[in-house]
Amino acid sequence: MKKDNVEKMNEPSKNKSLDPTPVKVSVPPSRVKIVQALKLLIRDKDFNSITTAEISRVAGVNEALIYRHFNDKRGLLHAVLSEYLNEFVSNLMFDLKGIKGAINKIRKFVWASIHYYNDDRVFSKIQLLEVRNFPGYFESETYQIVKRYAGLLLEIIEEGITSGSIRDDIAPSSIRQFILGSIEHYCLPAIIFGHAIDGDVMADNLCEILFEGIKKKN
Amino acid sequence: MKKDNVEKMNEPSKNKSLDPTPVKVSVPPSRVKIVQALKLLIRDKDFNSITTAEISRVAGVNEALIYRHFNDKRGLLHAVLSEYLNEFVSNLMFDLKGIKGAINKIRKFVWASIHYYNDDRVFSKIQLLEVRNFPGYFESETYQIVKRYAGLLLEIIEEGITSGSIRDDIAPSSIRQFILGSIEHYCLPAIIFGHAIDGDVMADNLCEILFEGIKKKN
DNA sequence: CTTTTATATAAGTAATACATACTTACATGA
DNA sequence: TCATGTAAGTATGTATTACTTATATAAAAG
Repeated sequence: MKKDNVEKMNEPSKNKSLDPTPVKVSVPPSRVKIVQALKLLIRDKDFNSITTAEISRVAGVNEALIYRHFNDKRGLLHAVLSEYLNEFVSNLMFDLKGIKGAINKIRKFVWASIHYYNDDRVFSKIQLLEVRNFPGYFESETYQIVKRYAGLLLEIIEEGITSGSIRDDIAPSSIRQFILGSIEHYCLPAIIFGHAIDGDVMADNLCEILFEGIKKKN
Repeated sequence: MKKDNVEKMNEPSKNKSLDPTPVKVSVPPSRVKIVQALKLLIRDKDFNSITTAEISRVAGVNEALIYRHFNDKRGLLHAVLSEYLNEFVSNLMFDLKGIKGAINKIRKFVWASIHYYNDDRVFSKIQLLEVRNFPGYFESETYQIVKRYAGLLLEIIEEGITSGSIRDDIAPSSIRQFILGSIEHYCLPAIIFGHAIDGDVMADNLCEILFEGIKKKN
């Protein structure tokens, strides 16, 4: 009954005055341990092959806590993805602020997306390989963040059409799907086979094709 | 012990003389029943939520036969996908035969791919959503067929670069990823949300962007 | 007629995701 | 100082899962 009170003191109540948010909800240590355990495990295994017993063992917490904090195994996956997505989309929105012109904005959008996929393979694995097969995902909170991301691109395309820099004979949503698809497929082999890639070159290539097409110019 | 001998007679050994292939390996009726059961179930559920008990129940065969014929549950999925892929790639290779010029071939390639994804949603669901998350897939026989499909496109692109109809300042493999990605992402929303789409329009749009880019021409 | 081989089945098993009942820690307010 | 409410954590249990094994049958082969 007294051997475990050492571990409980490693997270003192220091989040009072220095926090940017005034009322910080204290996140339980077990919760962050579980999240980190999944992030670690998903590096080399697919989500389905990872067991809840394994997650709790690596996290060093009781298995039932997964269900306390995340309701079910899939909820944990979605929570992890949400974290990534929120950071990514927030940064992207900020990065786009100073840029003028739809074409330039799209270039930035492509560049940032490729780099984010490339820099964090755990994020890309979850986003591109592990959530879409589960129908419930598209009713989840997490998917709403993806819609914000896709909506961002759609607005830029519409702006470009209005200002005359983007062709108006193809539906904006089609152009968007086109761009999102090529971004993802550009990164996919590297993610699946664990290659290192040069995000700058990839973004340049992709934008070249996107803005000029693949036909040889005369 | 005698109530089930009725079902056993519904597949007589008629595949002897009329077959195009001289030596046709007789496929056991239970095998095709299992395949059909999975095809039926995967229409509304993700592969993971489908149980082997469910498959065998719908197929009307014993559960152990899944393992006799396909080794494991994933093997069944791969076998089903292989069937589709073989048919698709064979047809595609045939369809490309009469066409001259890399650009025209790519147009056909895009058109055929979109239509195949669109016409059989079971195939597209498996191919785009259910196999890639499993690492073992990329060592499977099934994936080799996909490589033939992707190799086909790569050859066309290289032919186009050699003949001067496709730009030579971007790696062929990059162009290929670009095209494959846009094809898939074009179809993805329809597959996920069950929309009906117009494959002709989609192929036209995609080729337009592909060959001319999204910038407005002056 | 016997042996072999492929097809089928019933009855398991270990492991899985998840549930339940319970305890401990801690904050708040009288 | 005590009572109360709430969140964090745990031990143990359970139905279901993918997969296995031993055995039966029926047709083909010898």
